[in-house]
Amino acid sequence: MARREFARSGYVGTTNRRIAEQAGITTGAIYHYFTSKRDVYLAVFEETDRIILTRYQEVTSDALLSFEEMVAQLLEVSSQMNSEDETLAAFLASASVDAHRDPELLPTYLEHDHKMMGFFSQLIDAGVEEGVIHDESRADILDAIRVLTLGLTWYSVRLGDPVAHRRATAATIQAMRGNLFPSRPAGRRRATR
Amino acid sequence: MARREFARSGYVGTTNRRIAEQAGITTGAIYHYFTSKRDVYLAVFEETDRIILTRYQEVTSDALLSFEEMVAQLLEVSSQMNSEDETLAAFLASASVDAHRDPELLPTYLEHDHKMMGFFSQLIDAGVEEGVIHDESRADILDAIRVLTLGLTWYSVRLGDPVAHRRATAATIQAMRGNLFPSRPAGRRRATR
Amino acid sequence: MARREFARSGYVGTTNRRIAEQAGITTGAIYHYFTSKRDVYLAVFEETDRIILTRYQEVTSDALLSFEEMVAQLLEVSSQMNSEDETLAAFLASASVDAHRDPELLPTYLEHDHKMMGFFSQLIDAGVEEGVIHDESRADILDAIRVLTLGLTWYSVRLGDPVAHRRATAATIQAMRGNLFPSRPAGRRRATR
Amino acid sequence: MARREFARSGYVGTTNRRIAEQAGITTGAIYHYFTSKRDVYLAVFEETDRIILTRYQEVTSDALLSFEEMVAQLLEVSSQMNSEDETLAAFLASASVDAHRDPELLPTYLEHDHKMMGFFSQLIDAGVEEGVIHDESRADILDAIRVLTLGLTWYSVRLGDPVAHRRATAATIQAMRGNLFPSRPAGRRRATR
DNA sequence: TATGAATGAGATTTCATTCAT
DNA sequence: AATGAATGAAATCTCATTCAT
Repeated sequence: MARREFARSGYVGTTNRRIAEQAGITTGAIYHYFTSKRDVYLAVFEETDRIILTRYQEVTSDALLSFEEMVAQLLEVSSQMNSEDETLAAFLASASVDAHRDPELLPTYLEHDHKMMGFFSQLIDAGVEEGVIHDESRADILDAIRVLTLGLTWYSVRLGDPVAHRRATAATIQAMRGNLFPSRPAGRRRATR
Repeated sequence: MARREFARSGYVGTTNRRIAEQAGITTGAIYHYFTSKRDVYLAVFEETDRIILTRYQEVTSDALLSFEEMVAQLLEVSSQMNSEDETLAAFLASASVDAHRDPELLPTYLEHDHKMMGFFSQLIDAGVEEGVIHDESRADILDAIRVLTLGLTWYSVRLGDPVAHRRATAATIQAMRGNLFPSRPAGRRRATR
Repeated sequence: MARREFARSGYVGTTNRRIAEQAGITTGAIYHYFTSKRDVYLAVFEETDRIILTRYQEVTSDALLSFEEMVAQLLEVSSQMNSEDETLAAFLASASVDAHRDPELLPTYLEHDHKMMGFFSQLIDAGVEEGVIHDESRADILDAIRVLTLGLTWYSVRLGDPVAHRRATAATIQAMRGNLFPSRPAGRRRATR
Repeated sequence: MARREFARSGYVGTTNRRIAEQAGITTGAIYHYFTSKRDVYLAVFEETDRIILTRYQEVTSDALLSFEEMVAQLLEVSSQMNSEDETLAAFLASASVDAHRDPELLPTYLEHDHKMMGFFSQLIDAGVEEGVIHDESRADILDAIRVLTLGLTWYSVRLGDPVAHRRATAATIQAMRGNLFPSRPAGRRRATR
């Protein structure tokens, strides 16, 4: 599949020849289905985006889940998808770089990015409503979530090993819960455990 | 400087012509100083590596710093470098992708990666010695640190704004200290709904 | 119709896809009716040739017309055809170029050219018989007619406007009659300043 | 020279390979001097335009010439250039078609066309001032001149023979003077010869 | 008859690299 | 040391043509 090639070699580094070989056709035949290499790339992107967002939507659209459960479910789903098809996360990470190197790829990427932010916002909304998140720390939390998800994505791509990824995810959750690093009381914080 | 070009356009996307233009010479002259474009890239990489690691070393080699102070200092130094020269982090992030796309670039990148791990290990050693970190959670902490630093790097590169980066860094530290997300002893969850 | 496409974009520049689209079929279907794109082109050419020559024949085969009337009729018929279907002249002009660029198109074009010369010869014959044309100026007249018809064709194609074409035709007739440019016996020029 | 190739095979039909072969270099080297094939074409066009217009300017800028002499000189110069370098007229005729087939070539062609019109206008001005041309027939004369020059150009290109071209030019001049075709008095015209 | 997927040859273009000067 | 003209390999893309269905 073209996704694997794009993830491995990037947009510029993936040649039509490779794409065609993977598909068992000639380079000319590509243009029967797509108008350009860019078109192939964007089609792959949109398919990837769709696959991932569908799974995420199943989590966030479940009104019965608490904040805690939602976070757990999203991370769980991420890990699952990673195990099922390693190219999904690899491609998206790769694409986040390629999109910023080619102006014509950027809009599609930003659209995807925007949708992802939507999930995080819904997540935070749930937390605020539930009372476990202070309203004034929304922006900070959004920042932190972005940092954590970016970090997890890149780390897992580098590791290339679902088991290690799962372990790292667990460790990160522990860190987020203040169970890993020493924590000083930052004002009105009650001691947890 | 070539670093800016490589950071912006990647290894494949940066042409010798651009490198030469930025340096105020001709493409032919490049080959008086380097044996190939790859050689230029690796030279840029090694210089970047040296600049960053020198600054980090100044922090970790100060035996008087506590774990807490060391973490703070490292993050502070990262932010400072980011403000002084935005191309450093941008190039390294870019390089982490390009290195994995071209086998001949990988060894140099892995070497750099290894050195970075050394700093984190030293950091953890200090924490264990100080008693603020449990010895058995070393691996988890190393994972978490990698996730957090990767996340911060990519987030800052995307933001492209030192002020926003600093804010995100602060938010991440808060998260790490357990001050942001709700933390509950694992297992003893109240029933939701 | 394919004629419009060939006239507009030329032989090389017109793709089978466009031909098929214009005809409301697929590219593959073209090969049920023609053996090649060249075959399509030549069929268009021959149809165009037939349409035009039929109209011309109606003029020159009318034995009752005087030289003057024949010239007027031919020009009139040219203008009429131009108004009825602008693609006829446009295609022939276009073809006169394309035929000379592709050796396999040339014979068909030359054949058409030869037929056109036949009409001009008949015209001159009528003029000589009528006594309004000197027998020894036959060659010169043939040259002049060719120049004038070529000029009118190309000018009208460029103008793309039947009304302007008609005006230019009238002006050219005036010029041919010596009513436009100053004419003086050759040799006996007055000294100019 | 590239002009010969473009004249013979047209803009689309002339390949970089042919251009390079003619120049004794490889296709890649073309791009050391030009940014695209189109750029090569336009450079050829502009050079051709310059050569021809320089020669024409020498005629029309000579204030001592009468209308009659100017016309004779322009035709003479045209014939001379045609003998010296047959590719000049051949290319311009070819270009008049190619320019209308490719929107990006058109502006340069129209600019050239506009300059040529300038010469004709100057010519007519001289005739009006001299009293040999009626002021109210300016438009008709411009039309007729355009038709005649277009016709001569295309006829000479088809003939491909400077001697025949010269003969055709002479015949056309005779026709213009009313010496060839039978002319009926069109109103106030005095009998000439 | 007709479709449309597919081919394969060839076109334009890019670019790291070389080398005479 | 440095230039910049030139190469040659490879990439993207086009298109007339074929052929299984």
